[in-house]
Amino acid sequence: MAVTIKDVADAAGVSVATVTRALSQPDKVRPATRERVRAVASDLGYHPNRAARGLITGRTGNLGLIVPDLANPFFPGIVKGVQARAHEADHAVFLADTDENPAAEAGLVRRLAKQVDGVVLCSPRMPETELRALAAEIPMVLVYRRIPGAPSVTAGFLDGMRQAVSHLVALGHRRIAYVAGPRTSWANRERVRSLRGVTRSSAFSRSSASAGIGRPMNEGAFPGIGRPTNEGTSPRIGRPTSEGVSVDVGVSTTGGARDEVAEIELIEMGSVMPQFEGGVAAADRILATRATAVIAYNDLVALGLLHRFAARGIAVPEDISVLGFDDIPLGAMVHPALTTVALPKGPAGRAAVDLLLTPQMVNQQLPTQLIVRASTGPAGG
Amino acid sequence: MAVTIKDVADAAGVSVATVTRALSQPDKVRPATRERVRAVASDLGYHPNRAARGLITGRTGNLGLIVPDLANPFFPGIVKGVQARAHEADHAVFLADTDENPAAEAGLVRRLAKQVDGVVLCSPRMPETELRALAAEIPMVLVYRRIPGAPSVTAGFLDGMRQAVSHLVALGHRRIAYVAGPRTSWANRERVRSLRGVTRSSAFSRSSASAGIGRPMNEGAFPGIGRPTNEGTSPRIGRPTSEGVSVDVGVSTTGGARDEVAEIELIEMGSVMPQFEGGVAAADRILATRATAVIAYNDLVALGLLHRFAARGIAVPEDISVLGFDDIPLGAMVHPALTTVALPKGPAGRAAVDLLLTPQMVNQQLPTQLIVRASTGPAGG
DNA sequence: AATGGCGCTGAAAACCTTTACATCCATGCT
DNA sequence: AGCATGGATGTAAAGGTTTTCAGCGCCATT
Repeated sequence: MAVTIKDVADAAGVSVATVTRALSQPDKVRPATRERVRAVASDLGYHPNRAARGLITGRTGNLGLIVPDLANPFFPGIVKGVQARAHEADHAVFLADTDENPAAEAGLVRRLAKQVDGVVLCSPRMPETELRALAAEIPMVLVYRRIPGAPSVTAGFLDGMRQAVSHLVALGHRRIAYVAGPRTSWANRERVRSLRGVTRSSAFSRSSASAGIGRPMNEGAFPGIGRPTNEGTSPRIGRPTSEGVSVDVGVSTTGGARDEVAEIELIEMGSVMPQFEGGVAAADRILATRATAVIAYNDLVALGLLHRFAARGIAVPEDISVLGFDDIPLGAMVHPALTTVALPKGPAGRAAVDLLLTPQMVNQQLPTQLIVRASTGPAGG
Repeated sequence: MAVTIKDVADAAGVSVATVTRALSQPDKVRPATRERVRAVASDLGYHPNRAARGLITGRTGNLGLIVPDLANPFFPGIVKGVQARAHEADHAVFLADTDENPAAEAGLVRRLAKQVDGVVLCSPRMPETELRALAAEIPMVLVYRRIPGAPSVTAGFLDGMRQAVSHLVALGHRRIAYVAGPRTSWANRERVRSLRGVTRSSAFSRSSASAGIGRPMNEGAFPGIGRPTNEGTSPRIGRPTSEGVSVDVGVSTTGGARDEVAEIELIEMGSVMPQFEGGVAAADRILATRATAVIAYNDLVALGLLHRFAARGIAVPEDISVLGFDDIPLGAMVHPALTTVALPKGPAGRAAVDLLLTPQMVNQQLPTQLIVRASTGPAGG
């Protein structure tokens, strides 16, 4: 059937041990013999049987990759990165899709675990405790999620958010809404945190040449909601506790303004599904807040906003500016093209594989980049 | 380390042979023993080592899946279908992406071949001779490509095209352009063939309540090109032979019209890359043909057309109707939402796996479905 | 000249499972 | 009662590789 190591050994007139050494530990065999063996091997088209090798070495040369939803255009980029790097390292990759079902994740990982040397887990939705247990069981690296006890690769959300807000502020926007993603999403929590950080940080104040600190939101628009409590590091006043229903809530971020040239009013919308439909559903509520700019949890949601705005005859960016996150290919295809904070995808995948191949308990943070296209423009344009 | 079959055997007080039989050939062992063994096995959390099993049985329980470009939103749907069915059958799937490089396909297949029981090859771009050789080497099923000698699953392009043209004709369109995909694409060839078939078939004539046969195209628009040769079954007059440069060419399909109520003038555009950019690039040329409707090779190209039309202030569908192929999710997100011929994706993937698991040399043809959305409207609207 | 050491190679064990074959026992038949 | 039959279980080989250990020849050292 297939050519085995014995065939090569016989043809080369050596033992199987010499063949395996000639191929995998070149320095342990005399150059003349080595070359002869190698010539014969490639001549016969010999490739080691990976199952047999795995049996003895305990390693498979395979990687597992788990994503929440391949249909979400954010993930294919990561998958391609993982694949490219894995192939370079002569590893094949198993792909599994959890269909956005957090309960399926752990099972899938454990199932794959026996056939791979490690798995990269993309944006896992499962609770942290469970995740940590899993990380202790088998080698794995997280992408776009960070927990203690597992290596991970993420991106500079804070910096990305800073670029985004800077951009909007520079265009004159002072009333900015944020459409939140799922509560269970680590990325969403990070974005919210970044957003709050940015609107308080002095770095931002400098970069935008203006202080970015709020005041109680427009009382007329939301009477009775959004009472400011000017204390604590995390001014999460009036944040809706029930999820899904998502009452619109105005949140004023307070802090020591360096100067009062500009004030940003931050409006957090309740969470939506991180998909197109979520954006469509949120669009009208956004309009009701009279925000002049909106930052969406991700591009898909932003696209939903764009769609609904177009349907209602709201001009983007003249009437309202829209900014997304991720930089999925579609963003450049729609009209107007979407301004977005680009998150590394291919590089993230590659980095994850590197971390798997040469294990080290680190969090690798990749850069983000604001991409200005047509969906953002001057306030009150 | 991991629990082996021997551990189970010892714990259950039987031999390893009995354990393996109890688990995989239940009827070959006494019920009492069988249950005892099974209890112990699940107690210890025993799972057979797949490498060892593969070594002896020659089968791996794995499938390979190769797609041209995961970033093309058409493919994730297929991938998900393959995965779902494979998991049901307790198979894991290796995914590989060729990055639209036809030369990489064969190598990838051969590489995967040794680790899988079979591979499903999605829209392969490689030449048929090479493909046939490959099919002889290892079990594989083709998706969206059909050759003699390999099982495949495709879709009813002819029927889909008939629905599409019927729809446009019913809306009053008589001058329809087709933007072709890559010459190497089987799907493109099929679509062209279907298009020609439809505009000639009496079935279509009936379904559209009008005959659909052309005449030489407008001389003014394309002086000197498109000379009609009214012979042969395949009237491919003036088809550009150089690929890529793609001179616009008018092709008139001739044939015996049943009645002269309606005539369709078919305009074939040179091939473009099957991506967004291809559509953008083709848009202006389409306009120059003064076609009232355009059928794009696929949705991505259609989206490119839409994009460029929007930029030029051409209203869709008022000024021109646009119809795509595939039904990718984005199609529903853009404005106006894209009318398209939906091709089965998940079902195609599932069918492919079935064909791999229970080999049979057939071509399975899945149904297509026209999805009318907002990008098509009455001619001369 | 003998010994130690070193570089190179070969023999064989080990990895874990499946399966062909052997063994054993009980049952039923003659 | 003895033997054939057949069902249940055990034994051992096989599958292809890596790795440990031993062996062999040769050079350098004493």
